[in-house]
Amino acid sequence: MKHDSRLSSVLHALLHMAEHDGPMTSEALSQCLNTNPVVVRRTMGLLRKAGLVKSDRGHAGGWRIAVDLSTVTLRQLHEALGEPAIFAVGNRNERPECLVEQSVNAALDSAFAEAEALLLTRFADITLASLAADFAQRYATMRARKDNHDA
Amino acid sequence: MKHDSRLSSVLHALLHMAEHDGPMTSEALSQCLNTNPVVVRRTMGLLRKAGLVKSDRGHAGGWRIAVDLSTVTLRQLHEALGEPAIFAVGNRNERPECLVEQSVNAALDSAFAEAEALLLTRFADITLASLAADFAQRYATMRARKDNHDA
DNA sequence: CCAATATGTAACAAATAAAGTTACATGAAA
DNA sequence: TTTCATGTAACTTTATTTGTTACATATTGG
Repeated sequence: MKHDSRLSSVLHALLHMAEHDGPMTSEALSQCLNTNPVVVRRTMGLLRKAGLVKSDRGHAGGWRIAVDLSTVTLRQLHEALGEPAIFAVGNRNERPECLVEQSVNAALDSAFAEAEALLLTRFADITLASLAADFAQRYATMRARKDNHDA
Repeated sequence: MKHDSRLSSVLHALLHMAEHDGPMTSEALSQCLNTNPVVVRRTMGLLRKAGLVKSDRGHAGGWRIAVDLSTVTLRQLHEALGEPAIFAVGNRNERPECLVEQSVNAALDSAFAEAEALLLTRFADITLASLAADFAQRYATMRARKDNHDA
C-alpha cells in the first residue's frame, strides 16, 4: 500500500521554516523536501486553514509559521491534515450482516482503537519546539564531530 | 490508500471453518467472504505454510483447520501473512541525509513503534477460540431476540 | 500602469499496491 | 478416466498518493 507521508513532510517543512529567517516560497520548500511546489502548496494550504501558517503572494511572499512552536503538537498537525487513516490494515466491511464478521470486526476494532489512542497521545506530547530542540542537538553533535575530525 | 484486509478475511474464513463440519472448499469460502476462490487460495496458502490449516485436493477436498483454536492468536495470523505494514502513514524517507528529517523520523518512529507494540500485544491476547466464543454469544443473543419477536 | 513573482486550484498523469480474474497445471477420489 | 479441488502464474481492475501542467489571482517593485 502506498502510504501517506504528509505528516512527515509538513514537519520537515515547518522545521526548515523555523530555522529560516523570513518567509519561504513553495519553490524553496519543495527543494528541501525533494518534491514539487504544487504539492507543497496543497499540503501547506491545509495548515493555513488550521491557522498554523500564513502565506503571502507576490514579491517577498511565501510561507510563515503563524504560531508559537511550543504550542503546536503533532496531533494538531495530524488533525490539520484531515485526520487521515492511520492504519494500512483493517476490516473488509464496516457494517457486515454476517455475525462471524461482526465478531471479527469487534475484536480488530478494539485493538486498533487502543493502538490509535496511544499513538494520538504520543502525538499530543510532541511539540514543534521539542523537535526543533532535538534538531539543534543533532546539529551541535554533528558540528562537534566535524570540528574534531578537521582538527 | 487501499488497505490490506487479509487479516480480517482469514479470521472470517477460519471462524466459518470452525463452525462447519468437514473441509470447506475455496469456492464455499469465497462465497462467505464475497470474493474470489483464487483470492481465498492465495491467502489461505500463507496460513498453510505456517501450519495453521491444511488443504486437500480432489473430491471431498478443501480447507481444514490444523491446530487447536485456543492456541492460535491474531498475532500468529499476522505473522503468517508476512507481517504486512500496519501503518498507512509514515516517513517520506527512511535514511535521510537531512538532519531536520532525521529529527522528524526519530520522533515519528518512536511513536509508531510504541503503537505497533501495543497492537501486537493485543493481537497476542486474542485467540481464535475467544473469537469463536464471542460469535457463539452473538448468535445466542440473536436467536433469543428472534424467538422473542416471533412469540 | 505593468511586469515579475508568488500563491490558489483544477485537471490530469504516474506510481504503487491490494484485490479480482483468467487460464491452466497438478493431484485425488469416485 | 472423468470430475473436482487446489496451486500458481500472469494479467486486469480499482483505489490512493504523489507528481505535473496549466492557468487564474493577488501583490510588489519599478
